[in-house]
Amino acid sequence: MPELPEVETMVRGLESKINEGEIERVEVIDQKLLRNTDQRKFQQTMTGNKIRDISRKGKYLLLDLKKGGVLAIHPRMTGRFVVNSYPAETDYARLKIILGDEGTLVFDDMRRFGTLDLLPDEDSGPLKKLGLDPLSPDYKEENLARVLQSRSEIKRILLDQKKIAGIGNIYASEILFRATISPWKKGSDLEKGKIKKLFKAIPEVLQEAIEKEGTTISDFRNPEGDSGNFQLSLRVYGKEGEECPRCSGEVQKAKQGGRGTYFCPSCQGVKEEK
DNA sequence: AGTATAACCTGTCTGC
DNA sequence: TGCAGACAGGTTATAC
Repeated sequence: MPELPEVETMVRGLESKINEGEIERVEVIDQKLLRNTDQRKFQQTMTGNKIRDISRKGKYLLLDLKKGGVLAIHPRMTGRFVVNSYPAETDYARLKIILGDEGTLVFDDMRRFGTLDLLPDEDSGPLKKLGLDPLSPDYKEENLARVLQSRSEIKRILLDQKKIAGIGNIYASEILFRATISPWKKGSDLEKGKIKKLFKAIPEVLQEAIEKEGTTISDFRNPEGDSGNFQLSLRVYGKEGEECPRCSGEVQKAKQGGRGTYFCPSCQGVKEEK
């Protein structure tokens, strides 16, 4: 579920609710969550520690621990954080971090795809494989142009976290619509002008979605339990059969890499029936 | 090298 | 109403 804007919304929500309180204890409800981490070591590291900082890298949410170490949590499809929840709000709790006075931080994840890694720092483990962050100072047109040098279809490149970190299936379609590029165009076939449009469209779409506090199709909630609002601004994702907001053509849906891709054939220059 | 498919899970929706 | 099958915001392994 969560892509970059949703994870960023989660980070901001947690920042406003979590101070630097001491972790009393942690409850691991779903053992599978710790598949990459030793249970004992996890308990020892967490107990008595403090959350110094909350941040994001790609789609990972990072809890920086005061006594060293970083918890890197990837929410995958249905992972989310809830603070001081009522039991009904966390039917699928996999981990509870009990912070005493500040309450309890719950990681809730219906489909149980989410992952947790206890890492020495923010440049190790799965984090070091992440590509360009579209909202970081490293995001420059020349860097984007470099990762686009591939025979892969552009939508696949946008979804490849090793190339660009944070874009998922909703925003990939929205970005390509905004940049008027066919999802099936090969990266290395993109003209200079299209690269420029794409370079602009990526952070614009993501930033607007952050301002609307993410997209809620069905599951996504911020740590207070609220839905996002960007679903009201989607222009092609989930709009199959509707009129294109730009050219009055018809939005279509097709499969690409086993996933739904939404596009306007006439303004994005998609020729064949996909 | 690039693409397709299945797998990991649980829930929801659609069509017969 | 029931039930099988498809599908869902993500990622990874394996097979052409």
